[in-house]
Amino acid sequence: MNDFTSPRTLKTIAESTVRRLSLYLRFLEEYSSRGFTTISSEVLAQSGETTSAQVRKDLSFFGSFGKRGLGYRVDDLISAIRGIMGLEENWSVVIVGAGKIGAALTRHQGFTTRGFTVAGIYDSDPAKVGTAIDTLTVRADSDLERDISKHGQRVIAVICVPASAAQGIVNRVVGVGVRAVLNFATAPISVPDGVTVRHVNMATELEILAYAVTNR
Amino acid sequence: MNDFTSPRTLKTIAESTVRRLSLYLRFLEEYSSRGFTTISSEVLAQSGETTSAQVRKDLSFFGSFGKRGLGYRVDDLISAIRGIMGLEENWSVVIVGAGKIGAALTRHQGFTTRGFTVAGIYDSDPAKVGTAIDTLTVRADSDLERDISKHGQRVIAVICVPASAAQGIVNRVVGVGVRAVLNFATAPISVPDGVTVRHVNMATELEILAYAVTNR
DNA sequence: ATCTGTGAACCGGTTCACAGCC
DNA sequence: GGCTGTGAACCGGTTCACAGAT
Repeated sequence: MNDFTSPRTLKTIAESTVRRLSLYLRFLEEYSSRGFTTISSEVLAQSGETTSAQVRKDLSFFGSFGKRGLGYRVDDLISAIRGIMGLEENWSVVIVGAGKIGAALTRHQGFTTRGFTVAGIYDSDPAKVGTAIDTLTVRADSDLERDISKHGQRVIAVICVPASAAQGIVNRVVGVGVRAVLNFATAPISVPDGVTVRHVNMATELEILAYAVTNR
Repeated sequence: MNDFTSPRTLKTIAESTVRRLSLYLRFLEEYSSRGFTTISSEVLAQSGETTSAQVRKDLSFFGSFGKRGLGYRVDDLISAIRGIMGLEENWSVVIVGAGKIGAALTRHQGFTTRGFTVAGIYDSDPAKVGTAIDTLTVRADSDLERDISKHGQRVIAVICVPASAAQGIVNRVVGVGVRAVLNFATAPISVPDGVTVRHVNMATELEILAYAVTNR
C-alpha cells in the first residue's frame, strides 16, 4: 500500500487525470487555509466538477491516501499530490517574447506563489532588451541558451513569440535540455520524443465558445 | 448530401472535434494565403497533429465537403467550417477586469482579426475606470449590464477578475443573456444550463508540464 | 489510381456497484 | 454506518478498412 513507484510506471496516466489532480490541489490548499483537516471524495469532487468515484479513481492510480469511513486528511493529500506532480521543489519559468502576453505573464504573480518562478524574459528586439518588467529586465534572445543551461532540468519554457518564430525558439530551448514547453504562439510545434508541449490558444477557446452558442 | 442541419442536431459533437475544426480552420486560412486551392485530409491532418481518418470523420459529422479522388477545395472548406462554428458574423468580446491579463488581452490583436472584437473592458476600481487601453477606455463595472444588453446573443464574456469576484461577475453577465464565458480566474464557476464556460488556467498548464517532466 | 465518407472494431476513460476497512 | 478502493460494465472517441465517387 502507498506504493508510489510501481503504479505510475506501470500504466500511463491520462492527461485528464493529471489536470484534475491540479484542480484538487488548488481546492485542497484553499480548504486547508479555511481550517479543515479532513475531506471526503464527495466534497473534493465538487471542486473539480466531477464525481466522487472519479476522485477516488484518480487518486488510486498513485496509492491509497484515504481512510475508509473517514475520508482524506487534507494536509497529507496536499503533500501526496505535490509529490505526484513533482511540485516539491521550485520550477523555473523562462518566458521568450516580451510582447503583450509575455510581459503580462511576467508581471502576473498567479503562479509565482505555486512553485513556479519566472527566472527570465527574453526578446530579440534590441529596443526591448534592457527594459524593466516588474523586477526583471528583458534579456537578449541570444542569452537564452547560456541562461537556461544554469537551471538544469526544472525549467519550463513559455513561448510568446510570433507564430513564424516559434518553432525556431523551441528548437533552441530543446537543444539546451528543456523538456517542457508552454506555447502561446498560434503555430503547430514539433518536438522530439521526451519533450512535452502544451498549447494555449485564445482564438481556439473563443471559437469553441462560438460553436457552443451557435449550436444550442 | 451537404445537409448542414440534421447531422448537427442529431448527435452531439465531441469537444475534441470542435477544437480540431478550429485548428483546421487556422491552417486552411494560412494554406489558402500561400496560394493552394486544394488540400487532402492527409495534409490537413499534419496541421492538427492528428490522422487523415480523424479529419475525414470530424468533417463527416457536418456533411460531405470533399471530392473523392481529389480532396477538398480550400476556400469551400474554410467557408464550411466558418459556418459550422458560427463565425460568419462578428462576435463581441467583453473583458471584465482590467488587471494584467485583462489589459493584455485587450491590447492583443490576435483574435480581433479572426472575427472577435473587444467591445469593452470593465473594472470596479475607480482608479482604473477612465484610463485608456489601446483604443478603449476602461468602463465602470456598473455599466456592464446596460452595455452587454446592446450586443444581443453574439457576446462572449472574458473573466479576468480575482477568484473571489468571479462567480458574482458571471452571475451578472449570465443574467443579461451572455451564454459564453471564458474564465481566466482560478475559481470553479457554476452556470445554468445553456451557458458554456471554458477555463484557461496558467497554473494548471504549468503543473501538467511539471508532472510530465517528473514522470518521464 | 486516388482520396473521400463511413460503418465496425477497438481502446481507454468514466461510471457503477460493491467489497473492504474504519 | 460511513466512506474508500477497485474490478467490471459502460460509453464514446479514435482507428481501421473498405466501399464509393472522380
